[in-house]
Amino acid sequence: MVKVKIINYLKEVVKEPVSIEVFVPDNEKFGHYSTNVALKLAKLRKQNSMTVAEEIKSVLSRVVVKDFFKKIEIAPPGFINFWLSEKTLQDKIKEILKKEKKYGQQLKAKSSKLKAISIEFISANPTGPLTIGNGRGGFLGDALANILKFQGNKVVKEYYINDAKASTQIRELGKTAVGIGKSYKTKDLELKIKKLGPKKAKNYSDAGYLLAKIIQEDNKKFIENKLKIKFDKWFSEENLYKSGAVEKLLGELKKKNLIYKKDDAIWFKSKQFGDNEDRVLVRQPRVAGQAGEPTYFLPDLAYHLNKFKIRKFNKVIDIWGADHHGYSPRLKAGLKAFGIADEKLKIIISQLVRLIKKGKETKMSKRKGEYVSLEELIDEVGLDAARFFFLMYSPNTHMDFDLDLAKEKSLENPVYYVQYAAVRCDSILKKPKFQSPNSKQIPKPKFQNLKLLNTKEDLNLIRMLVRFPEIIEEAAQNYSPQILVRYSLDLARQFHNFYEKEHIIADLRGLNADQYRQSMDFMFARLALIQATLVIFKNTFNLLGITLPKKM
RNA sequence: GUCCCUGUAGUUCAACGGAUAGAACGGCUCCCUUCUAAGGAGCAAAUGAGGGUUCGAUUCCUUCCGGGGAUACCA
Repeated sequence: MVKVKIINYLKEVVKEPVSIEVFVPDNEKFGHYSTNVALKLAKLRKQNSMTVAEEIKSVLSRVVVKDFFKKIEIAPPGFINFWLSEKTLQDKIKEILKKEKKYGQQLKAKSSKLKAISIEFISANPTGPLTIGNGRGGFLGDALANILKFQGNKVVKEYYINDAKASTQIRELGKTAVGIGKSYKTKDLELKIKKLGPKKAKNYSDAGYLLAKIIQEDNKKFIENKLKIKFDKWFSEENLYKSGAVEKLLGELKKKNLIYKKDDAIWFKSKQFGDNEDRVLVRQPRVAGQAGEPTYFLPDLAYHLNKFKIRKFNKVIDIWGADHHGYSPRLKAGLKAFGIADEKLKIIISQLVRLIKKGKETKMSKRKGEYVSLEELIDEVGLDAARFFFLMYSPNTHMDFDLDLAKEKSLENPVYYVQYAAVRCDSILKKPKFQSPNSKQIPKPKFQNLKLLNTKEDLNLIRMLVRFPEIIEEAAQNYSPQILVRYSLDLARQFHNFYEKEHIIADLRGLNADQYRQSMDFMFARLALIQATLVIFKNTFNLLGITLPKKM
């Protein structure tokens, strides 16, 4: 990685304990890469920052491999700016084409145990179809899992099915199933109830459980076939009861003296572990004399303990909708009671999506059945567009999804812009002219010609390609797939720009032998560049989970 | 009340504390004898308000004014 290389060079020069940051400046006149380390050092040493920068620069030139940089400049108030040499850039094409799918991948040392990460997302209630909010979290989780895997982590994607018979929502669903529920029934739900048939369930909870199973099966099919998201693990809440994990947890908490009884309910002393108040684990019995039912919290804590203690994940990521954020101190308190550090659980909150229809907000209401389901959305705008659109924005964004716009302007969607760039690469490479007479294959690039790639457009495009591994790392570290999406747009722009100005196919007619050879060499060099660009597009698309169309 | 997000061009969104705040859509000009114009070049257009920290603040702290969400023995 170019950036890492620069950082390492700086580390040889700067011995003080300052964090060395290298970044790509917005403006090209400040270099291909830049560092502010002199500014930080100046503060530490209480010296003039320009003097420090000057000093670092002069020592650096002794450390750096010859021809790695084209030039190094210092700029007020003390930035050090780097320009990569043409050779450094050209050589990268070779690396990209050699590594192909593996370019940008972090290969962890085999000996070191792989970091196992659990990432849980969607986990929609099995009481109805998936919402648009589920989609946002779903795409986010899926892309993030891909990125973390690419970074050399072992990743398990999982889905928690909230199907506990003991839960209120399942009992309510059961009431609906037998026709006494007061909740609104969509046509879809009516059909499912019919499918359930006249099977005599013992009670509402059982009826609800059976109906939830049917709904869940449909949701699963939808997720796998339409969202194209493959989970590694489907984890049932009800199983935590059946296996005795819930009961066992209650026993352990009792042993630790962390629960008490109040108002006939059982409470967890979560306040001891940083929560605002203590929380109920087992409700007051609905019928006097009977046992109370656990709240969602108890099995969920058992579930997370299962991830940490039984399956021994080093890191657990949960993706939740914003409406659940208040729940996190409670869960973290519960984990802390078992000695699990805060930073082991990363909760990503994705903000709610506002649906705009005809300029007005459409409230998503399950009860009234007024909401637009994720399925409808995908049917209207397509999977690639939907994925790209959701992934484009930071999870913190309270995004507005304009349905009319998404529908009408689907061709204006940025995903097409990016896909079009990749398709252009692909179609150039498939031009018959490039195929050697007796082969359908794209000719192997000739690396010795790469030095011919020296126009401004060539080099700008290569510079963008070279950033790919850096972008992946940044996206992984910040759990932010949107960084990769933004990059894909930048890359596409750079490519379209290149395409407009530079020709790849040479006109070979009427050339003498020398000219012919020159043109061919040049063409092969450009061909290699296009191949490398396509490699980066493909890698990006794979991580984001969008397709590369054959043609557009 | 308390807690979590959030306030940036007309609109939807970017910007590890960095240099001249970026895109896209919309608006206005140009560019198809050239590998797909689903493209390219250009113009106009923005940090809610006030303090503070810093060489440097959209970013951090603070007050105020907006918007969304949470404050359940729902999940």
